[in-house]
Amino acid sequence: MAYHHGSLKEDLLAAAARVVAERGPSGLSLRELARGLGVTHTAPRHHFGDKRGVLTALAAQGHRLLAGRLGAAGDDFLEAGVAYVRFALDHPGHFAVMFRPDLVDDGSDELRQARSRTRSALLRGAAAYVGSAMEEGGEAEQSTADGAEPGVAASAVTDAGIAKSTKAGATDSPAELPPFALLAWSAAHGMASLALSGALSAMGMGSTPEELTGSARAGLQRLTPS
Amino acid sequence: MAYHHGSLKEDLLAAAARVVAERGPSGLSLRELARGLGVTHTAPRHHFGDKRGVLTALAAQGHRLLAGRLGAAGDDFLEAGVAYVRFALDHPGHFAVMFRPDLVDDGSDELRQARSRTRSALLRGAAAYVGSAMEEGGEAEQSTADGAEPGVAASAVTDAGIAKSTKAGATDSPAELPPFALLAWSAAHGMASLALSGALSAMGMGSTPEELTGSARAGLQRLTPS
DNA sequence: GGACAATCTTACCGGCGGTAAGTTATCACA
DNA sequence: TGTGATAACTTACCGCCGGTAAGATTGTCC
Repeated sequence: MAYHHGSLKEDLLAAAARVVAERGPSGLSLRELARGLGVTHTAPRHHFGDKRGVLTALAAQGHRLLAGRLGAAGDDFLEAGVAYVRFALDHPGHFAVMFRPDLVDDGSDELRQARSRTRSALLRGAAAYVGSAMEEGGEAEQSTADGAEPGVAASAVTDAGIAKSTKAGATDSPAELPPFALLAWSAAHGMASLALSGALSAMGMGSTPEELTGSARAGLQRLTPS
Repeated sequence: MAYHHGSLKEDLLAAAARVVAERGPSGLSLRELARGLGVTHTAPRHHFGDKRGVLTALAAQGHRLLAGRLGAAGDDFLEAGVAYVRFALDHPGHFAVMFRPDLVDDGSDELRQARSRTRSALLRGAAAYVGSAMEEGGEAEQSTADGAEPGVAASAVTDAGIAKSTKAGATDSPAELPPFALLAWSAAHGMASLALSGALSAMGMGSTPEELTGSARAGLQRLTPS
């Protein structure tokens, strides 16, 4: 048993993902995590600072993974939605923190960059669907490895060049999803959330991956022009 | 300062709703709650058992409120969706626990009954939208007061009589929302969740009540047959 | 006025997140 | 080769939390 663990950071993150998937972000105990890896409870501090830091890293990792999947769906709006739901079911631990700014260090550069990728992928899908999407130039990206699952090209989406039409010349004019696209994102997000939280089961509705992706496909189809 | 507080249970619930709205379910401290009301930290135990009990009561109260609002929307599918989002924005503390079976005592009769009302309201909306919805007979209701906000008739929805078409004669055959209705529910739920968690702002998208209800209306419209 | 139940208190436990200060291994560089 | 800076981890401590056990106070009902 070496004094240096060797891959503590990665192991902590992986263990955290597992625990969060099972018991939620609030069920995560840094001490328990550390115990499980045979180190004392202050060891994680060196790598992540505090609990918030662990969740932040988890969220960032999740965004890189999700962006990769959405990118793989290309311009197929419907498949992107299905991929979103599938991702949530495949990586519930990551998903549980990715859209929870309250649990996370919003100032983290790593997170901001990773989140920007997801954002671009979402906007790209919407832009491909209709011709009328807007886009900003902000938040430069940086391909820092570790993202993208095997078999999924990172495909750093270059999201420049789409019409930008914000009134006042504010520095960070937020791009807007057209309402239907926001609804589609919401639908995928809500379906995944309801399923993962067990709410669907509690309401007496089926929530197997097959049923869900099926419903997502069938429902999103309705948002697609004939 | 009387030995008996008088309305400790109600006050605890109200305070809990406030705290959960601000800091989430995991940010709720029974001790802090008790301190705020001038009682010791074991006083809540008598009324709610434990923290889970408080959240359970909160969820049940929320379901009664939501069912009331959905009922007020009547058979208007679109307005029910908008009402769902509005409810979440109006009662973020309740909403945060209502669809989180992991945080709650699922065996609670009060919760089961209250949740059944929401479920009926959702199914009713879907059934009204198309003629092809299914319904079960389970979970009797009981109008135990405290629900329904001022100005909203409780309207204990009698949800019998719709076609029931489940194969095996299992005792509790779950009714299914048609896929598009599940998607619509998911959309309303997802939009509310994303907005409340701050994810929309974090993604650089607007999330004022007006923008949200507007997007919900515009998006749901697309799910409505011309 | 006396039994009884409801309500609230004091006292205690282990676990958690977090901080401060010290120890040990590794690595860059003379 | 060795030595000094630095990264990685430990020990010791703090206050807060949720939860339990046992006791005190109050209201109710006969």
